[in-house]
Amino acid sequence: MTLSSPSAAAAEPNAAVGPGSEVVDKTLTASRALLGVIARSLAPVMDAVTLPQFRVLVVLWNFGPLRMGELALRLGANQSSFSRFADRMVAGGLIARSASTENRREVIISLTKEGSRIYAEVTEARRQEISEVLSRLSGSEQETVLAGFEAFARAAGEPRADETLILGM
Amino acid sequence: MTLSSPSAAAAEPNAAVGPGSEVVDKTLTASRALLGVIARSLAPVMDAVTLPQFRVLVVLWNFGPLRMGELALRLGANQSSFSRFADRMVAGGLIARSASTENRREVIISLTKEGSRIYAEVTEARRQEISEVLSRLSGSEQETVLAGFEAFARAAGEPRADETLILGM
DNA sequence: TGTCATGGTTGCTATAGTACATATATTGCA
DNA sequence: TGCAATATATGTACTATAGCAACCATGACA
Repeated sequence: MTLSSPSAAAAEPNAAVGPGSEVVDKTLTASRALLGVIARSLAPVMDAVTLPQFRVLVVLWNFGPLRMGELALRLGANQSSFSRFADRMVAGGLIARSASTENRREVIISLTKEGSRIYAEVTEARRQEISEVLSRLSGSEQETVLAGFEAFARAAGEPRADETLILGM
Repeated sequence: MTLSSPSAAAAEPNAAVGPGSEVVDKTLTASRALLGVIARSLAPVMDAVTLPQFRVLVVLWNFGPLRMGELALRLGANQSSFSRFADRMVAGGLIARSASTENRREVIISLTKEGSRIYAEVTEARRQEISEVLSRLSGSEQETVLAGFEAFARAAGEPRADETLILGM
């Protein structure tokens, strides 16, 4: 059974997609492959940073320095839990506490050089690995991948931050 | 810059793919989307099972009942650590210990009904969610996704079990 | 039968993460 | 000034994961 005999697709786009269909299977397979890519990109830094800690690096990279409470909120963590969590990351040289200039009770958390380096290392490894995988494909196949991923990402939308948090990412 | 001007692609398929190219970007975006799907499928069971524990369910589902040592090996865990890890899962009703019929020192671990149910629940949710995402696309777009994911999965290959382990999956 | 190998458990220890309640410092405002 | 609100840190406690070493039970084999 093909997914879209042109006529059927035009009449009812969704009819052919069910939890057991071929596209779903292929998507699941590809998602395993991508999970592998993500995992491999993370592996080299896992001795310096835990998964939940890496997530902090991601958030700080994307939003810049944040107050403790703000950061805890974004990570869905209890403030008091996060304080000690931060202790460990400071001890590990990944983040730094600094006093806010405008309000002396606030504590600003920012990435250290080392924290940034680790984030960049993972991102770079991920890009490297993906480009290596893609280089095994011909130019037209790469076009195919591009179009497919583009369509899927558009339909799926960006995951909410608190969702990927479940995976520690 | 397009990835494959037909002539260039024919001459040197890999030339256009670099860590900064558009396909790589789209792939990363799609991988985030898929991560979201995976995370959401896991969320409902996270009160009954931890991520490392879920991985045990996956292994047992795929390989069937295994000896303690064999299972520990596949999970990259220390045997003694795994023994207590198993204690918790037994207490949680997810797996069962049973004596081997042929060798009285061996202990066989198998999925309980509840363990199987949880695994199935996650898998089903994942398929459901993917099919829901895909249903937002037209039939021809679904074809595009199918082709793209198929090509990518083929180029990437299945991840090694010990790799996805990093993510607790 | 004695010895060694194999499979698993237990004692001990350590770390990460998490939460609740409480303490402390600071700020804003009446 | 004094009190309430805000921002963070600490006391305490619990769970999950993890490793090493020692230990017990069983099996294999000389």
